Amino acid sequence: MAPSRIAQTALYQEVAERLRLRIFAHEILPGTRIDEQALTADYGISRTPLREALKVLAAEGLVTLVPRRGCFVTEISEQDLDEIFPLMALLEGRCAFEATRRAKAADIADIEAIHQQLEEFAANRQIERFFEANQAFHYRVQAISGNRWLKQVVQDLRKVLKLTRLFSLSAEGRLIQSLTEHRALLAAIKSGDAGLAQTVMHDHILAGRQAVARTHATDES
Amino acid sequence: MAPSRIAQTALYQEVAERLRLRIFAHEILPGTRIDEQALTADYGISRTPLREALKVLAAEGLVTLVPRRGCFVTEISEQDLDEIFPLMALLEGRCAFEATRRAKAADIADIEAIHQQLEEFAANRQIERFFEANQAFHYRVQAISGNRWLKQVVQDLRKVLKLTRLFSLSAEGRLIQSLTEHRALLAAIKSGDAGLAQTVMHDHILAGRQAVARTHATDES
DNA sequence: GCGAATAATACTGTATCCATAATTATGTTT
DNA sequence: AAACATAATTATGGATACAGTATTATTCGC
Repeated sequence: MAPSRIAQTALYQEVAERLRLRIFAHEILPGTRIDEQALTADYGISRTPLREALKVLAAEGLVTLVPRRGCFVTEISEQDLDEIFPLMALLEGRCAFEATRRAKAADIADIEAIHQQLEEFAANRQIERFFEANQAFHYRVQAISGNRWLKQVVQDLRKVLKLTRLFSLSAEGRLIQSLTEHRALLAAIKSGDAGLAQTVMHDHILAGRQAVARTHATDES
Repeated sequence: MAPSRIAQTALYQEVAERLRLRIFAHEILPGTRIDEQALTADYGISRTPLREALKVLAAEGLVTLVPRRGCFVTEISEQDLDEIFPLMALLEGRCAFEATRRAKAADIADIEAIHQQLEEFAANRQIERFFEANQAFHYRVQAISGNRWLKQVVQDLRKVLKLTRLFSLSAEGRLIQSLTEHRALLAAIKSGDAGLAQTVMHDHILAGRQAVARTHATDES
């Protein structure tokens, strides 16, 4: 059997991914209307795959489809943040709990390597890369937890959080604190204390909410 | 501002809903391929809105889109159930917790009325209606919890659970036990003991997993 | 001059059409 | 007779065309 290439991605998937990146990069701001015709001209495609891509993004909550009115990038309110962060704290706490119980030696080595990157990027004040390594760390913990559905839900919610411009901005002022929390998290996982890992992760996420709130206050003034 | 008719549903939404109902009714079994052309002929529509509807269902996890191969109703494995139920227990537990803290007198009256229906349908062995009232009860608790995102996540996961034929089958043998658990749940919420409500709901969901497992065992033999 | 109504324009929603890839059937060869 | 290869048919993916509605602009009336 020839190693058939596994599921060549369809055009609408590529378009969805490109739009995701543009939305996450805040190139298209929340509240903005997405002009189908303009995008088809921009990407050099027809409206069919674009519209299908928008349906996918709508299901993810990144855009809102208003019948006969068009497609708008979802706006996240302060209340949404107050609802999503505690939920994320609950879910990622569970991830940490399960990951701690299931982690093999190789898994520990993995997240330790990622944590080492965090230490370096923090020391060198490489905020962007720190942000990425941070995501990789959380992603890895979710994977180790071994619950596909838990991972999926967490990642979907994280996508929504990334809509907030303040979310990425807030990372900067929180670099040292975040690093400290990650040290405690890694220690908890390595010690095998699942309950502790859960608590540390939970509080780590909630601290993220506080940082966004502070950034918001600074931003407004 | 005239009371503009609020978002007349687009055709793809109606089609998505009709397909959802057919899938939940196990009229289209998991693993089955969905023939686009046959459905367009059946519904008397063109392929465009149907394809958009399928993208939506795919995002919900009800169907799986394989590029160049077609669309298949998602098959849920035993492992999926082992992953989803504990997650639901965690989330619905949180719903019960928050709902207990936030419930006003009118909310209590609401769920008490729904519970009363449960009692009646159980007494009359009206399984189908019991199943519906049960859903309404959980739905109401989620609404009272006041967290839109929590509610959304729980409802998305429940949709996936409804793919399982055993899920509805298992309800029958569990009628009495389920009713007993609901009595305890209602009592906990009315007493205002959020922690207790959380625990009771958590265990109630996990008991549902056990029932599915038992049904599965019976089904196999 | 301002407001309301009507017309024109533009964009969303749906249908049809074409191309490409996958599957199935038939024929040939071993 | 069975297996493999090739050809034909069918269905999916993408593009284009058409219809209906919403928005905006212009004109008419007050």
